[in-house]
Amino acid sequence: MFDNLVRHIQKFVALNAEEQIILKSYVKIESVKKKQFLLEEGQVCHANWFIVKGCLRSYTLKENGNKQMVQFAIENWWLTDYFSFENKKPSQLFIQTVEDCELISIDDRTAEELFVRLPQLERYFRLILQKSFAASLMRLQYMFNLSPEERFHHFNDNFPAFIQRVPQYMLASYLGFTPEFLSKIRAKIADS
Amino acid sequence: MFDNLVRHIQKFVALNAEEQIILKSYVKIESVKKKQFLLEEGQVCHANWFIVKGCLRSYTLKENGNKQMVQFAIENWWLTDYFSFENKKPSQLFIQTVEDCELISIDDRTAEELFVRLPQLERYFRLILQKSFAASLMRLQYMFNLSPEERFHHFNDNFPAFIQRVPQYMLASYLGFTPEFLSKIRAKIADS
DNA sequence: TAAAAAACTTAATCACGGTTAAGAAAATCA
DNA sequence: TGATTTTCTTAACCGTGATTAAGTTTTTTA
Repeated sequence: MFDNLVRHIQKFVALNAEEQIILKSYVKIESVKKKQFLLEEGQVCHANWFIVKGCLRSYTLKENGNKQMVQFAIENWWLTDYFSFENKKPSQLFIQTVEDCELISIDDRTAEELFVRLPQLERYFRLILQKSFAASLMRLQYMFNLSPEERFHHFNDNFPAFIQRVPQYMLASYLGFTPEFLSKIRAKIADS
Repeated sequence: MFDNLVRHIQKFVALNAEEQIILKSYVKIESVKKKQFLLEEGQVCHANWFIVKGCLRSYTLKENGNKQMVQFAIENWWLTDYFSFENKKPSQLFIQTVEDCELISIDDRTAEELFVRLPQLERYFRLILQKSFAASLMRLQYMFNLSPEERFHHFNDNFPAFIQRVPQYMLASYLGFTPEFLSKIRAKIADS
């Protein structure tokens, strides 16, 4: 399990056997059942989770009580609330397992020490964050430049694996429209 | 000029006199007049720009020929196309000065060497990117959870400095609606 | 300082996608 | 396997904000 994380890190920076042992002493490995909460609104987020197996989502509660999907994360992705994590402020987010998960997490209260001991992790997370930021801006572009229907088709074409794994209503929210509208799109596809 | 960058970096990591000299040998300092392009669609983005003075914007061209604002950047912000930067792929973006600018840039073809010589910059950019990513997700939340009118008021309340500096039509695009609709909002405010 | 370009405003029309509500299908649990 | 919850579908109605087009104001340039 831990090896998955090591392999992922090694795609970006070197990490020898000794360093792997150091890393291991700083992380927490856990199995979490489907629909469990890792973080709830109002709590300060102290962890950054790496997904070895499974699927996480983060969402906010809107004024009308609906859930607005913020992010999905699957194998080999990190998920946290960086805003809460960084400022030690209560989070606006819920982070929840969508499937049974195998997770590895780093606690921000020991992360600094870990970064001092394994400075190459600064680089690793810099590169991870660079990708995350680019992806987030790309998603904003889709929001701006594509219609809801086009966004669905785009997502469908580019991330078919997701379509199988997450309920349609979560996907609709993630793409910025209602489940009812998604049904409309799907009915249109079935017609043709 | 260069000192502004040093001061900004020192908010996050240490940088002694000797290291400052190393850094200086890797950056390019330039003055750029208003409305000049730093990057145009189709070019590979090789620089990351730090704004000492002035304002930059990045935008994409939509199918209908309209410009979709992606980001604004003012003093002490970095701007680049990380996607193009990282993958050495042609950019979808235009990056343009909105005002006369004083800029400092790092070229990605020498950046690796710089990071080796000043590893604390890995940390600096990690922290910058963490903030950028958090801000980008926050902006997505505003897109999802607020109406166009609410987005305008929110922006108005939280970033009044921007309102003075950028043309309304750029702001409208940044917030995801038309200049015509922004006029409608402003007329409504004037009424009350 | 006049001419041209850029930026902003107004108003009529209209389409996309939200809301509401009820029901059907699928998955989960006892 | 039946009961319950979760997820998805259908359809009628409606409102927000886009589109279009013309005109006005402000800024820039020669």
